[in-house]
Amino acid sequence: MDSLQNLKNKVLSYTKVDEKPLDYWLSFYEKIELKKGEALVSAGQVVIHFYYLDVGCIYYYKMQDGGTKVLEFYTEDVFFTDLPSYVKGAPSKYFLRATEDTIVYAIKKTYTEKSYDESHQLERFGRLSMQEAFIKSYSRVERMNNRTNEERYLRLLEKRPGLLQRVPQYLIASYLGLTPVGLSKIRKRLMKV
Amino acid sequence: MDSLQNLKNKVLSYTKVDEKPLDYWLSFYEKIELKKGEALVSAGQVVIHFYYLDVGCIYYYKMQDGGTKVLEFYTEDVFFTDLPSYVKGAPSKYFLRATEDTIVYAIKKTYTEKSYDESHQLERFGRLSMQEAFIKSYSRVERMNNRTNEERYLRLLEKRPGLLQRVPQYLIASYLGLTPVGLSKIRKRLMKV
DNA sequence: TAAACTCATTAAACTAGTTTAATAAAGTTT
DNA sequence: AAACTTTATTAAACTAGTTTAATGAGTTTA
Repeated sequence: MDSLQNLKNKVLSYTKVDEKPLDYWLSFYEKIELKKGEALVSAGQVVIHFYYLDVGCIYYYKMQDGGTKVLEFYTEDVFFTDLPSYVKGAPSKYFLRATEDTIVYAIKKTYTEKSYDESHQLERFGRLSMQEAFIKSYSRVERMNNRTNEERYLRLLEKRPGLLQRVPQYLIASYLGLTPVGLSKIRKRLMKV
Repeated sequence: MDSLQNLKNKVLSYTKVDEKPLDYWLSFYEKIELKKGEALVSAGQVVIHFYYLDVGCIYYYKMQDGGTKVLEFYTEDVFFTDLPSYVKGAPSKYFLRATEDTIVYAIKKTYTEKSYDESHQLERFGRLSMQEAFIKSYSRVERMNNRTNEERYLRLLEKRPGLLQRVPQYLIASYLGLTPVGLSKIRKRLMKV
């Protein structure tokens, strides 16, 4: 059962879940190891797993106008998937790709649904983790409208130290809604101060 | 029990909930009538209700740099609250204000928590509604990074027809992350085509 | 070791927004 | 109806980004 302990602790940080249903649910997880540059999900696939990132880094992006548009970076100790595809069972429009050697644990939707059916506590965990994800996403919407790109870049440096060391700058630029040239200009401006 | 039927139907559109726990939960709702321009929530208050908008329109905004920054417009048949304050029990940083005469139904957090404790089905409704809110918020994040303001304005017109008729244009501008002048320029540009 | 890539920076011309201020139009109040 | 207030447009000067293309610096591959 390997390093599911991290995952187990993560669940328990949201709400109390009894040992039995939690271990039952955890028993369905499978370990996936990705090499740097490898894709976990590609556009066109139907996503039927929910993932937990244990070690490494994965970026969530789409291809648009011939370029990659990054939506998110997932690093240690987070849950993620392509939710639109996972929920609707429709082909994904996105990619999930490792920026470095990465270990994730994956569980099939059917097993999670079964576990939620059988455990009210696990269902609550599901609700609370979604709630947290929604609040984070919404605060990002707010910042995108009301902060300058420079402020958002500085905040990223502060909130996710080390990310710029792990991930190429042009992906950071895309995440911030900028071109590589635009981000480079901002960095230059900040140097001078 | 008035027009709780709309609210009831809304819940049932997410998942099956037995009559008994659902009616129990609905029994705690209180009707609130707001006049145009009236605030439902003001910054500094701790938000202890979850709301359902039955009739009218409410905008969710914050004061920043001396101006109003609009995050969202809530119209008929949606759930809403200031979630950060509601979840943490901390003073709100936001306002919720009616742009026209509005009717909302409100339920106290303690009653929802009690109902969720007693009904796994209601807890599931809570999870699924949060999931939906998250997906919507995330697709907005994506559009903010990858679409022009002109595209986002046109999409708003298409997705929420009538909103521009109900709400002053400078609030729409703020919602789109623009100044009133900027939005006016975009509209002028679109006229010419 | 050299060749080939990948990635970040720079420059130059351009564009879509900003700010400030003035004007016009519409809605409210007296 | 007149006066006042609120909202939308326009203009002019400005700014923070864009695009395209060239250069440089590290990495990886042969």
